[in-house]
Amino acid sequence: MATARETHAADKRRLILDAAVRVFAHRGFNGCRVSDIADEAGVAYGLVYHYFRSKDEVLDTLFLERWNVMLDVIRELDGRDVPPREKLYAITSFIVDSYRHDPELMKVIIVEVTRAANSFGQTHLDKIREAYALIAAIVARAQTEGRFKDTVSPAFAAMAFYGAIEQVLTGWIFDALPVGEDEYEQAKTFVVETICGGLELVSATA
Amino acid sequence: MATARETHAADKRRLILDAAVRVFAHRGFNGCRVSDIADEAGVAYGLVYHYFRSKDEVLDTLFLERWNVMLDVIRELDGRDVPPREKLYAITSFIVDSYRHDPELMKVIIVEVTRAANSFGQTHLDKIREAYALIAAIVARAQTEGRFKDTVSPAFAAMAFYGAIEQVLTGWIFDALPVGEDEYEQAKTFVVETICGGLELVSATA
DNA sequence: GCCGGGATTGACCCGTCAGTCAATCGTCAA
DNA sequence: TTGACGATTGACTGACGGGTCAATCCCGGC
Repeated sequence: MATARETHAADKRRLILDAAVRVFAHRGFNGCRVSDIADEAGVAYGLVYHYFRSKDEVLDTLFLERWNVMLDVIRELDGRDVPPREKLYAITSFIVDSYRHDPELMKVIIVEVTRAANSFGQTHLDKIREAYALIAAIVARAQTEGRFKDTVSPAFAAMAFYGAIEQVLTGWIFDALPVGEDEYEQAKTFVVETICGGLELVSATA
Repeated sequence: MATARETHAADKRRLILDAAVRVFAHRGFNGCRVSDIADEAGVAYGLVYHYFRSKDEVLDTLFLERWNVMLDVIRELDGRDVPPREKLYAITSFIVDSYRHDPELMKVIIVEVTRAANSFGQTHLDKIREAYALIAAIVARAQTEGRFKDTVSPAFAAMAFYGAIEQVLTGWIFDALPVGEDEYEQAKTFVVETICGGLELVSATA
């Protein structure tokens, strides 16, 4: 049973994480100070270090929290008996909805983590690769079942698929694409249509 | 007429730029010191500031040098009277060959500029958007000519296309995809096949 | 009421670096 | 040969910011 104290502590931790999202999104991981996060959270500087070992660990936590949810979603989808195109649509939908729900968090994950992967070591990289592998597995299965062309390696297909989604988000983040409810839904069908139209057997669409 | 002195000066400037590529690629823009660049170039610390106003300007220069070449290539292609698919293939080919020729430079451009909204993306957003716009124009023309489906907005198509390429490069950069001459050529045809297979009218491939 | 310990505070320490600058070197033109 | 000027050097400075820590607060149990 969580005491009021424990609940309160968890709240403070969350408060800091949420503040960090806003600060990282706005000024960038390297462009902000830990004191910015503390100020944004309305909390003393030192408290950040009570809950996290370092500034890096704050970013780590944000990334892992969200990425693990996505991995779970993809894994769950993988098990289902639905057409591959639907699986890819569901993944796209999840990512786009994640953006719709919390654009700042997605901005941080897309913009800061890739660069962090460079310096932070392999932890993130393995997690990211795991997502690619899961998508590749979906493609590979689709090929075995004769639903997708087998002339492209699943690994490449996974990159193209994920890259298309991520670039659309990047477009929204950097104002290179119009933003809005309609655009979000349109983007989902469009990405899947583009990628699958190229991956599926021609006879399937003809 | 360039004197020996002027040539020498130009060489030193290049020396610093090339060294910066290696250092940025290896430790990241934020993770390295200006002295690292000077050391790598075998040059005194202060000389970097003789040729560049700031650390930022070194990265700016590297990015603009390469990006402008790419914009020129795309513009030149746009004018030619060849099928859209060939145009997209040529763009893909240019980018992949850029990576083949200087993977470290491409890593720096992708990791430190293209994906860095807050720091450098902001400065170069217009340049980056210009590339998207040029690609979108190619798609739009293809739609007008009845070669591509007109059910997807050219802007989205441009993002998906560029995103697929960039993600493949990212895969090479972070060892998520196998690297090699065969893979490079394979990647070109694959990206175009994937994207155009989805963008072209079904009747064109059926 | 009173104690133990986790939560919270924020001033401070200290390493790190971007950028400066005064001095020296090397080249060229007259 | 010489003087001017750009190229080159690297020690130095000043700001900045991550992380520490001793003090304080507050809750929950006894």
